[in-house]
Amino acid sequence: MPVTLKDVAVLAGVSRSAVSRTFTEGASVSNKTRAKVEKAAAELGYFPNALASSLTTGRTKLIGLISNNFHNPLFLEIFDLFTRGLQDRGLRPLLLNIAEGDDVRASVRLLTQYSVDGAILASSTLSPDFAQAFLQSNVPVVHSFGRFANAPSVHIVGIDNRACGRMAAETLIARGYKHIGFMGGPESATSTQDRFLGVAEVARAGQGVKFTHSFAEAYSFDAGRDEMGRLLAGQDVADAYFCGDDVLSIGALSAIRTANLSVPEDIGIIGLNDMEMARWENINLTTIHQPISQIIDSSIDLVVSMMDEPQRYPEARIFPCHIVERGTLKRLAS
Amino acid sequence: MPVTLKDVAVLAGVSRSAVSRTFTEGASVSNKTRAKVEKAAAELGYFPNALASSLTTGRTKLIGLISNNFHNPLFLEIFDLFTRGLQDRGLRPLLLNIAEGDDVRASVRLLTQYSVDGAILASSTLSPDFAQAFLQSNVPVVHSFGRFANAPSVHIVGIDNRACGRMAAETLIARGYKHIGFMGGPESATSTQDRFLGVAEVARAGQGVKFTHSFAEAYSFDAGRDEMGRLLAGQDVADAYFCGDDVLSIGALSAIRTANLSVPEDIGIIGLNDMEMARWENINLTTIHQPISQIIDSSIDLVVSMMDEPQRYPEARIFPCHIVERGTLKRLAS
DNA sequence: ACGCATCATGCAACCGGTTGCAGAAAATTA
DNA sequence: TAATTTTCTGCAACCGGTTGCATGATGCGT
Repeated sequence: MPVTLKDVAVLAGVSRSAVSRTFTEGASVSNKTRAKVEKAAAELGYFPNALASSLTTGRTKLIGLISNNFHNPLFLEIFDLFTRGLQDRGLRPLLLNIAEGDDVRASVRLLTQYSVDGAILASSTLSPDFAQAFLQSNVPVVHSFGRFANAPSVHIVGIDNRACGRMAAETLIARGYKHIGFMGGPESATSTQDRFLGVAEVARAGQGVKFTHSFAEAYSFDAGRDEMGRLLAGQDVADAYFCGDDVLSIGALSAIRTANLSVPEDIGIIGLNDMEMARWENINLTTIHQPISQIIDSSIDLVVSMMDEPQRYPEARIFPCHIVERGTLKRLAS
Repeated sequence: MPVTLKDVAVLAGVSRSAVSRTFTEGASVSNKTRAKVEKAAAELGYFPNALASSLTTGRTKLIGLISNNFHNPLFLEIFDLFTRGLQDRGLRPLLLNIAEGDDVRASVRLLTQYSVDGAILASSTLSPDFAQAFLQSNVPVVHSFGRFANAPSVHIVGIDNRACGRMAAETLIARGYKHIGFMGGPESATSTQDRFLGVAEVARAGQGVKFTHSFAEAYSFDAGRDEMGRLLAGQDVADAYFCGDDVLSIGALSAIRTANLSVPEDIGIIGLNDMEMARWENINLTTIHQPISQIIDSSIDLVVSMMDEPQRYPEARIFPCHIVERGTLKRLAS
């Protein structure tokens, strides 16, 4: 049913090669035949089949976009940027939604079966096994929002979570908070672990500063609300919390308001990500900005350059974060 | 580099056909050769190339998932359900992010170049031209969250927006509101138009009921907040508003609280969708539940059955909605 | 107008699979 | 055991393109 190369060749009265070449950048065709072919193609509504050509060229322009994070509104922003960024470069995102406990090998198999030109892991909570598995099957892979390491075995683009933890602790101490708490995301996530290390390092070194911590079950509103509810019901409530991320923070804020406490008077909250919702007036969250747009652009550029240079030496691209001042932390006493 | 059918055939000492057949459901192969092939395949780590086989079978198992809605958190839930639903049925979502003013034909071309087996339009704000364009190029297409019509030319799965509008108005009238307002989404969206027709119909027929309306620029928090800000600054504020959707409602709530008015005492709000955020305690939005999970399941089933039956007569699958009572509307005076 | 370099074109093989067909092997029946 | 049916198997053509190579056409210089 669909119109093929051959149909165009027949109508234009040229060989199939001629048709192929007029649709191939930089191939040698005379203006005369090109015109004939283009006329015939337009008449028939022909466009080359990307999959068929991939067979010989080895390029599908398909990029696997893999995530397990479909409950954090931040990821809608992330998917938006990724899909637009890929499309702008003529690439197509093949989306893979990984659920808890999914087999790593099955995912890799799936993407290799569709011969994707590359894969992007968009998650800070995905097991490092995933990246390793892709690496072993020679699919160019970059792990966006992955763990910063001095000697990464796979390309990483993201932030220094540990530095963010330190920044959060320093900020809280500077504001005069004496008992600072870390309410992390899932303990198994490397991002959580690193953020914890960062806050703990600074908070424990602080003069007359007390430090406590706990972990929520996921990076989600419900998990944040539940964990903060538990904390508030306990004995040892902190003056201010660094929450694992913004959506956790928003859950925590909900629990705090439900308990009839006020923010930032009774309890201060600082989040991480600076997602769109953080600036909604009824949330107005003080948070650490993560430059997702740069991270995503850089990830795409990296995966593109790996397509031409598969053995490229793995690098970690780390972007700086900064505090965004809003309403959930006491002001600097100055 | 990647291992092919031929490699397996050589190692197993059989013909390429034999290998192909062992990987084809229901093909005729003896247990003996199947065993030989499977052993060789396992040894080499072989899996058939889905794209190459699509060339002869005409099936790619690729489904275009098309949306223009990457700023409404509801769509993260929607993408989650779509991707999981497709994956469960062995299909792969090829995501297409349509921006304002993008060329319809370019989108169609893109998906036909990748010979997708079908396409799902997930949006209530996409121009109907899109569906028409897919239809004309013989790609099975279903429009999820599309406009209900008695004689649709393309498959529609969604809700009866007009009925929802009526339901909202009836609810507001029953609660004793005397001036009811409709704060719609973008006026160009068919969903907005229909919701408007519904509320207007009932509200204008109400005894002693006043009805006013206006439209926000988009289905987004900012648009809702801005539009409600404008309304509150004007002369003719309603007692209760039916907002175009939940995220608009949340924006509106923000504006109302900023103006130091209280909900539901000063102003009532009812949304539409029942997105996850609507049940967050600090939002607690009374809203009309749209059964997205059923809509999505049904959409996928429909596109799958169209793959086998391309000329299937277009149908509209409409799912009922219901009110979810939370905290942004006065209770029934009973 | 002639010789030569350059460009354009078609042929045919190939990418990684699938499948109709005919003959071989195995299973069934008598 | 022979005849007959059924199940397997390999060959070769095909899906929709691309590309190296040899040949033919064109343009250039003189």
